[in-house]
Amino acid sequence: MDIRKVAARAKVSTATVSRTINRSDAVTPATAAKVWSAIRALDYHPNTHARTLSSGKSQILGLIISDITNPFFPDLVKAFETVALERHYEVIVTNTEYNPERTVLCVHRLLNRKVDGIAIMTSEMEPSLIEEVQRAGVPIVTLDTGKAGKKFSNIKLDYSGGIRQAIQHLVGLHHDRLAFIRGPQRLKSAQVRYNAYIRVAKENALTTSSSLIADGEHSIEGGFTAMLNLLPQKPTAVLASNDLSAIGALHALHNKNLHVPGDISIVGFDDISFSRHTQPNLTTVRIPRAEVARLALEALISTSEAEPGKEWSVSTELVIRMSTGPCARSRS
Amino acid sequence: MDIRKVAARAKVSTATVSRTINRSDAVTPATAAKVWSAIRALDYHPNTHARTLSSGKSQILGLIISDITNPFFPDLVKAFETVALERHYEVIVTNTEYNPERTVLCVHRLLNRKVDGIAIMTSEMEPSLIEEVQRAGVPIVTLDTGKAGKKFSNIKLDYSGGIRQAIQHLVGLHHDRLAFIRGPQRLKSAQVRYNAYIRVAKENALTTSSSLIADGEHSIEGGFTAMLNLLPQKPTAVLASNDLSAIGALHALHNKNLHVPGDISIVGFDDISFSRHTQPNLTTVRIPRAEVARLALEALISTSEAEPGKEWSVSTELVIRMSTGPCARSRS
DNA sequence: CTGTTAGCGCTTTCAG
DNA sequence: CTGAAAGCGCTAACAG
Repeated sequence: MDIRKVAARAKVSTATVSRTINRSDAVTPATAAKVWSAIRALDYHPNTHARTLSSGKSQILGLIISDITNPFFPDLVKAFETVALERHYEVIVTNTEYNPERTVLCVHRLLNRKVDGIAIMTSEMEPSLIEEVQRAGVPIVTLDTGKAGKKFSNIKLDYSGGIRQAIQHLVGLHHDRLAFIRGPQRLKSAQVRYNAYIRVAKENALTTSSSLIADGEHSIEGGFTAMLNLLPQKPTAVLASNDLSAIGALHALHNKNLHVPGDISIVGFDDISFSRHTQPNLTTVRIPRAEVARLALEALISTSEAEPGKEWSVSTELVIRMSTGPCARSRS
Repeated sequence: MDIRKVAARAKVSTATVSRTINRSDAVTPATAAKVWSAIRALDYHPNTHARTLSSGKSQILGLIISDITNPFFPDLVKAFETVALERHYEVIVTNTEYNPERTVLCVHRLLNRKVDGIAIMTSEMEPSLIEEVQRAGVPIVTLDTGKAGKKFSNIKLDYSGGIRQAIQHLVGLHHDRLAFIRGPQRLKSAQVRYNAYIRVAKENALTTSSSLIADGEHSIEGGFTAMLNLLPQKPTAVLASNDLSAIGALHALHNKNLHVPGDISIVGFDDISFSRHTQPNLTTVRIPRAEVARLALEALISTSEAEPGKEWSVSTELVIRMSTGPCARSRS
């Protein structure tokens, strides 16, 4: 079942069938109709590989993430796929597992597959890799990495803004001893958040003493331990670098019979779907992942030879739920 | 940069290059060495589409799941991809969103891409679709759907066994009023669990009065409401059709100031990663998703023209954590 | 063991 | 507006 059979049945050339399928306007409605009915009669489906081989475009997009089991990613992936599907693109998702070597491998595999674009949604990414993709002439979009350039778009997340929203919320509730649970500093996404915390805390004349900073490894267990370590410092509120560590902190406080937000307030970061189901529900800074996905896809398929990549900016949103309240100390 | 350039540089024919790449043993180590060095010198990467076109095999596997944002799936997907990567396969994941029409679309897209196999890890699946894939000659593996046949393997999950483990655990703790939170009965996976509960409860001479059965929609919110509805019936323990609804039940009890497992025991199903982090940690029936993924992949790539698909069986494992304890009533 | 050659199924000039 | 024909890059007989 190939294009020739269709051509034969419709009594036209294969070229005409091809044009019809690709909706070229250089085909008379009448002939197009003949072709379509032949296509339907034979239940013909074009061979995508032959198509790719001869046209050079695969209609496949690559999506590189760190780890699908990290609750940050499923929403992103789902949104990306949904939009891609609408645009008739297939998606190949690959996990780097935060491993640079594996990242290189992922990119090469995608390049071999002649993908029409690569979205790199992990910040652990060597600049040299980006260059390689650019050399291959494949559009690329990244999250917080480098400056947009030829066929290279970048989506900037406003972490500082998010941290600022969180801190101002807390300051508004009269908190004055604010602790921070960091993520792994080998990860850029964690560094950026930490730096933002330092900067904004200082802006607000809050102490950023190192005793108020603990490492939470961006995990529930890590957040749990970090909170325990922070407790002797008597913070009135804790800001966590991501929701998982905030959830760990919540557990630690629960175990110590401390009440949230009565005794201490907690703010997370990311707004993973679970954060609306913690006890109490977590106040957190939302990263609009569906929007990021949509922008990434848009950036990829709108990148043409002519215009260079763009720099997009996405802002966060503070979601106030039940884990924050007035400062206990100031009330007393 | 194509195979011809490599052939030219290595002073051999393109056929030899092809053979070398495909590790045919019909190539002298000496010539192979020449070829490899040419390949390296030119940084040559074979065009996968040309390869697919001429060989008929794409080295791509399709993985169909219901919804990547359902915490059941990420582990499964990750394991599948990891194993696929080892075997040099690419994976295209598609979400059906529990929608039969969309499922048909997913399958067609995969078929168009000439995938070398399709793993359908959602039970919402019309038998006619399976037949279609079989007609296309593409290996297929499903989860709890139909009987294995030509190029068609099936992985059976022992839900009854899992439910039995849970119920016997509870009976061993002297529970005698066991409630069940069902999943949406339009989903086969939920029906199967419900039926197993009915059967095994009867085996154990437990009442299965409809007042002890509530609908939890397989979600946290649903589990919450279901638990509230169940409360007047004074169950001593509750078995939920999945972990999400068990977590909802946990929240409801917390809200009502009831202690788990002091006042009531809760058992979930699936063992999603979050269930080890609830308060208290959830006792649940684990579905070994990584093993399922591994088997699925194995089934797909071992399916040859010669031997028919196989029927695999995977058993569950009861993970006893902190949400179950001796029956309060029998203690008093 | 290696080379020649005919496709795989489609797109895309180039003519007409 | 439509057709003929030349590839796209690789694999797999078939010879030798």
